[in-house]
Amino acid sequence: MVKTLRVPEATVTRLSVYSRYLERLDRNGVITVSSGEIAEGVGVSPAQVRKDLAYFGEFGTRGVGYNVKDLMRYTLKILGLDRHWNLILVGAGNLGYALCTYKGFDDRGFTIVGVFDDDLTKIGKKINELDVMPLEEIPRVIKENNVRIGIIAVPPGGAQGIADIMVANDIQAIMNFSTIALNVPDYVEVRNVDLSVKLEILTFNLGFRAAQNL
Amino acid sequence: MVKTLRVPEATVTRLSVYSRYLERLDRNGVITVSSGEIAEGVGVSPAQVRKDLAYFGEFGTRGVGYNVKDLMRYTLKILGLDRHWNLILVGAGNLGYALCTYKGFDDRGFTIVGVFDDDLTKIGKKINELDVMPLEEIPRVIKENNVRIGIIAVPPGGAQGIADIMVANDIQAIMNFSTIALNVPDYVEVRNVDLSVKLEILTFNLGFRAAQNL
DNA sequence: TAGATTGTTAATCGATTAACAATC
DNA sequence: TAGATTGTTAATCGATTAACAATC
Repeated sequence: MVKTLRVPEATVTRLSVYSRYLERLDRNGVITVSSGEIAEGVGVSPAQVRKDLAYFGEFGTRGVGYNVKDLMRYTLKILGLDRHWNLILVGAGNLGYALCTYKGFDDRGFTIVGVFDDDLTKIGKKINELDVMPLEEIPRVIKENNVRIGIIAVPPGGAQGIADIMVANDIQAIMNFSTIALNVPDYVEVRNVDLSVKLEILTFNLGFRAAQNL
Repeated sequence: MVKTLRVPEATVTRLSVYSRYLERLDRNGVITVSSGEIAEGVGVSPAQVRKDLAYFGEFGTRGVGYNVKDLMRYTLKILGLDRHWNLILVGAGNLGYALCTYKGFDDRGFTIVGVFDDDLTKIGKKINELDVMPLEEIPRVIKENNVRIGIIAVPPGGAQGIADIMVANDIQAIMNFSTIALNVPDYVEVRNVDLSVKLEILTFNLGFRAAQNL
């Protein structure tokens, strides 16, 4: 029986950050790194780093630290980034365009293989080497490219309908940039990226600080 | 003495989501809503909704629920959204362009009043009605528009330098789209928006599920 | 060996959930 | 009044931090 340890989502998030930091160290030719140095570099505590890694195994050497290249590979593997992922994107507005051309996705092995929109004025336009396609093409593109992850970057009103299409075509994970909560079956993973929310945490904090200065 | 209750960041995040849901209810003419209905609408538990609101006061009526318009206004006020916020944005790439034209900011009272880039080929270009300006203009624009929040949407290499300029010009909060950890004084609030991280939570989960199906 | 740093356990801290008295 | 729903307390759950034995 596999020991079924639940990994906190915060740990996964930090793992992603660690892995990117390790890539940077590796590019700079660094061979060995300690939990303290990683912690310093990404802004968490050393104990946190060790605890996070401990969910997945023992990757370091006591008294020495971690081999940068090895730990980089391990963390990438844990995140599922030892392979390529094809994505589809629905919504060819400015945000969709930015996502299509976002270098950060490429760097991590994500490739957007289809862009879709229901706006006739957008269909046929080119983004990178991709033609914006009508929604009817979604099933074909998903099948042909073995796509499991979809990105929704449409206005709130259209988001649920797009989610429904994705679910009907076996998409298993959705990154949702729209500001409404999607209704999908339990087996479909959804993560919302609400660009305003983070700004509003900032304004909340600025307001609270102002209140304290009264 | 003010009771100094620490509000969890998760609560602030949900408050932002509640407020947007309440705006939607209000637009639809809904007068009263219960914690259970809000919970249903945004995907949390009713107790969570009540607990979150309890940090800030008593907004409901027992046996009845909450007045939609009132609660909407309260939540917006708590978030600091009962006023207008001017922002500057550094980085006029595709992501910067998308952020400049992002309707979601506008809807919540955020206005980008200056866009900056150090790339000479971008300076002078127009985004909406804004000219992309050189970095030297940052101090002037911040002062003239009473800007307290900056957005960084530049490649990793340039991000720290931009943060330094922002800090030197009294920016108090930074929304960071670059993938490196910024070094800023404690009094400056930073929130990172890493677009890849959320995708990697998805691939992590897909991988784990696959492992369990073995 | 002495010094350094991991991996892990126990203690602490904080957030969520459940339950229910208050009250409309 | 009876039914509904809040506000709040207590119980639970989970994540972070501290400490240290193991060990290179």
